[in-house]
Amino acid sequence: MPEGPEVARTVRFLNGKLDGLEIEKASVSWPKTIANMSVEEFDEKMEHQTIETISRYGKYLIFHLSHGIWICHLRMEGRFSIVDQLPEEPKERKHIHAVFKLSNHQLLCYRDTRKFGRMWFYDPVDNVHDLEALRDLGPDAFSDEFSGTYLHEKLAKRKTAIKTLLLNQQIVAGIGNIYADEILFQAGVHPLRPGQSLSMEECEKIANAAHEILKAALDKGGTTIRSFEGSDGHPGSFQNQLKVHRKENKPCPNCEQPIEKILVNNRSTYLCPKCQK
DNA sequence: CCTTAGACCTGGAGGC
DNA sequence: TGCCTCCAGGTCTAAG
Repeated sequence: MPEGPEVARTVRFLNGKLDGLEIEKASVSWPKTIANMSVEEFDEKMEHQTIETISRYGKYLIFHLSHGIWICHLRMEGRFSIVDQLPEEPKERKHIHAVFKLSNHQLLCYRDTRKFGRMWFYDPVDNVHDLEALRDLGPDAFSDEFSGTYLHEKLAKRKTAIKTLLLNQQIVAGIGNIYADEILFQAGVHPLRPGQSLSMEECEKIANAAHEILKAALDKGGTTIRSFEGSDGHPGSFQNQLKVHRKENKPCPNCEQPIEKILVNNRSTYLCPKCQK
């Protein structure tokens, strides 16, 4: 589901609602959700933790707790909501795989239709980037560290398609399938170009496009194509600004050429064959 | 190292 | 209505 902007929006919302609250009880019902220990151990570790603040790196949510670190990756469909009580209808309840009872008597619910999302608990550390869940990530796509110079150096020996490389979280963290298409369109770079074939100038265009598009998407509350909505229950609206993603056969906003759909590394990829060289 | 296919999951959409 | 196939904001693994 979410890429950097959607996760950033989730963090923004949760921070205002959860900081300072204690988790009185945790109950995870889909064991695979917890990536680095048993659910029993996780539930116990989470109990009586106070949520100090929530941050984000790439597509990961980082809950800074009074006695530990809780990390979540929503993958395709994970989402959080805060409710006064669990829904009555079984259909609504079916996809809630974790419930956290809060000290203000509300419930933090985690739902995840496809059950791909993952969570980690760690005891306190000095630097969260030493943690196994985060340590291999590249610079965050929103950051200045993700620059043309950085990208150019990183792509130097890579023959892999640039689209695939932008989706590689070890190179840059926070870009997913939708924004990769939009970024490459804005930069005028064909998604199949081998990484090592990109000039410094093209790398700069890509980094600049990434910064602009991700920020614009965050300002619009993210992209809602199918399942994503913020924890406040409202959809984002950046889908209305998409220029190529899921626009197969629609005219290119620059040149009217029909947008093409191809597969790159088994992911649907949309591009303008005339504007992207 | 690189690429590719398959796995993990479920449900919505479209074809017949 | 029902059945079937394909598809989905992600990532990991095995195999060639």
